[in-house]
Amino acid sequence: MRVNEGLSIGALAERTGLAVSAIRYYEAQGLINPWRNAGGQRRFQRSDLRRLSFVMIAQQFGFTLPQIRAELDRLPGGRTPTKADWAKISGGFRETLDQKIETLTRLRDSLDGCIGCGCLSLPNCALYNPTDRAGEKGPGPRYLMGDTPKRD
Amino acid sequence: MRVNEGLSIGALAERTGLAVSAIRYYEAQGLINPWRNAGGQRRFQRSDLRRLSFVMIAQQFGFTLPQIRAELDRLPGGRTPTKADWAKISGGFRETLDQKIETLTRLRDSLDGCIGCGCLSLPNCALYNPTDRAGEKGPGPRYLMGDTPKRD
DNA sequence: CCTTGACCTAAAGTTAGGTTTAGAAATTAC
DNA sequence: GTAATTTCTAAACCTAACTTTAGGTCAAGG
Repeated sequence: MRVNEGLSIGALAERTGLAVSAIRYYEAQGLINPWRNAGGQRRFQRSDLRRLSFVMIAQQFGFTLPQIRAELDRLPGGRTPTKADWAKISGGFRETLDQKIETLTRLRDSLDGCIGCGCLSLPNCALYNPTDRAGEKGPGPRYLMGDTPKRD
Repeated sequence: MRVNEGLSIGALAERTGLAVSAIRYYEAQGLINPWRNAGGQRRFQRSDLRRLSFVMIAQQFGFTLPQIRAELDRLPGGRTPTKADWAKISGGFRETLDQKIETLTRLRDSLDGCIGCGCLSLPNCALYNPTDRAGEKGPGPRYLMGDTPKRD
């Protein structure tokens, strides 16, 4: 294989640890855009290794593929992304991660205060309406841990 | 509806905010065990409200239904669970949550140090092999962010 | 040249966690 | 007593993120 012919899908799979089928799936989802060689086989740039690695990391952070695609679409189109380009788009992760951590921490502390102590009494419990799930399904808040606000 | 006849599935749905179909699904998964009235309709204990609330909270923490079922199976069989019973099984959550928070925090800090600074150089990056995903898919570690440990 | 392995496409299958649908029976409301 | 709800079961459908399968093509080694 000569220089500048690009990487085959198998080489990319071996380097990233992804399955070949996963890489094809990511192409179908618009996460990578390989070109084709004379025989119709996919050929990838070396920077696609980094692109796929970014996908893998972002998935561990709980991002969906469309969300990841949106981030990747912010990379420059005409040239190979630089370190600064990557640093820029990973900055958006930082905020999302901070939020996830904060939410989990709040829930954990609520658990300590509410279930952990055995009080189990809503609505003055912090687990009441803990996330944005409330309102998703019809009117009215969703009461947790088995008590309604008005005594019955 | 007289006392001690139990709650209908609709009443349970209204109280918890869950869909009726979801409650039936949870029964199929063994998370709750209602009895049937003369006409074959499900009837629930009041403590099932708390049981379902526990399910909802646990899901927000990222537990799967089988995992939640395993926790619920630790509740006493013959009697209505007490506050102490709930406090006991929620204690298991505490550890898992602590771990999740720690993992996320570590990943966030790694992101700062590795991508955030633009170094992008593995294998001395903390995002290298960041979770237990490594080893899942065949031999060898999975290298992230596009570099292999040996220079090529 | 021939074989083997890598690659191709399209479509179907998989898992989790449910929802929707259809037709029938039970319950409640008036 | 009748109408309107609610509930019942079984089976099909849904999304996300892939994998598997089937049937064929391309590329590399001897």
